[in-house]
Amino acid sequence: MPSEPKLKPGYHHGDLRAQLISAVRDLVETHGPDGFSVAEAARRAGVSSAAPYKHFKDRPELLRAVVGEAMVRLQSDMATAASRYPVASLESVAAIGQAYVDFARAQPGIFRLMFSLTEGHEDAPDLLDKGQACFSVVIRAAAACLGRPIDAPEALHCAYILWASVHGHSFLTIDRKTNVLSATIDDWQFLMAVSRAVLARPTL
Amino acid sequence: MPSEPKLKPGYHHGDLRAQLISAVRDLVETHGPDGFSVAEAARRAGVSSAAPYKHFKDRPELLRAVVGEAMVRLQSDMATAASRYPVASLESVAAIGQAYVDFARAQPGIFRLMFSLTEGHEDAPDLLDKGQACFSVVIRAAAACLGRPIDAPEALHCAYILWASVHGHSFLTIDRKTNVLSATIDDWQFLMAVSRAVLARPTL
DNA sequence: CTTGCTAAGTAAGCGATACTAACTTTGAGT
DNA sequence: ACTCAAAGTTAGTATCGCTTACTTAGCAAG
Repeated sequence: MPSEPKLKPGYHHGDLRAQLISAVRDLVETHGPDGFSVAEAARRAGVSSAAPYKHFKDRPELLRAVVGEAMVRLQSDMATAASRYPVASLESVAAIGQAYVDFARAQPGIFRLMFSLTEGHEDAPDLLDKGQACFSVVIRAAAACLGRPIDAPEALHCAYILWASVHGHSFLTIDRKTNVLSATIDDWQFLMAVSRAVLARPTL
Repeated sequence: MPSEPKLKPGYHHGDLRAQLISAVRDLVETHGPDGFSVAEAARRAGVSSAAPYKHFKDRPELLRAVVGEAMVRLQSDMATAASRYPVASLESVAAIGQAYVDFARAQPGIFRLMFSLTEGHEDAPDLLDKGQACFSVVIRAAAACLGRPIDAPEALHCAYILWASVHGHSFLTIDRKTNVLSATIDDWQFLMAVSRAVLARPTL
């Protein structure tokens, strides 16, 4: 356990908000996206079941905080993955996709949460921003590959197709739908195939 | 309301199981995938809150029944969509995808449920079968396009890429992630592009 | 140092939920 | 006509989300 602050074990331990988020993260991963409760998170943080409501208006707001934090991590993962390959290379695009799939596989609970939140919490503006930030990583890489400016509609369109494909693959993977197939799907092969199909000039 | 049986309004109305499933379907669509309760479903069916447990072991089992029924509908939708185009045509493949997207858009709640059930209810064998049945519609169409037998690994692989792309697009659509993009994505254009990329022999 | 204010905790309680247990009604088969 | 099981019922438990009212702790001003 890397540096759990836990400064003050007294009445105010000053760290509750962060500890709640971390507790929820654990619970979501171990008991599924709906397998957590505010009460259980509070229990794990060692506080009463009413304490969380001093930091979060309600259950959804706590969830949103967890998701927001996860989106930042995802964006960071994707960006660093891309940076390991030359700009404008198909590999850099595939690497972004690989980071996406890896994230989903490593943290399927939170990954699911990120995309089941949309209904109800219609537009939490900070979440929209963080989502945009993630997508813009893809747009940048795609535009570079195409040799177009990042605001070219063509780049946007290609980036969307890439995103949809990788997103679908990620979900099917964590849903174990790939087990249905006798043949396993190799991530990198899939990602390079899609990147090529979408971004490469026709064979040449 | 098309032919609600409601044969017997007495103690045993003999239709409860079906009515519960239908009630849950409504609730899931109107209040989101988690916005339903066994109690509310029972209330809508006009029975006590304990009655459902005579037909379903627990909440998850009720959910599984709803999802199973939905999967049958989805498979049927896809098959009839494909049948409207010549066998081995790209259009028939795109039409299957269109049916998939339409289903997701028309019933996003149940669509989400279908793919959030996997964790916990690990392997409900009938659900696996129904899922397989859906996927085999895609495999058949893809194999026909490729001119290969339906058990060719190549057909399976192509079908998977198609599925992943369409699945991803469907989810991003109902998540309103497409609103983030200024440019709207046209389903059919997307579907034909993907089908061509995956199935068409290089250019000609 | 004391005084007070506020952020952050507690305990207690409400209404709703998932589910169980024990009882009752109904209808179908012999 | 009798039996018995299927399919309802009521009543009850434990948990959860959330609110209310109270308490504690730390900080800032006089």
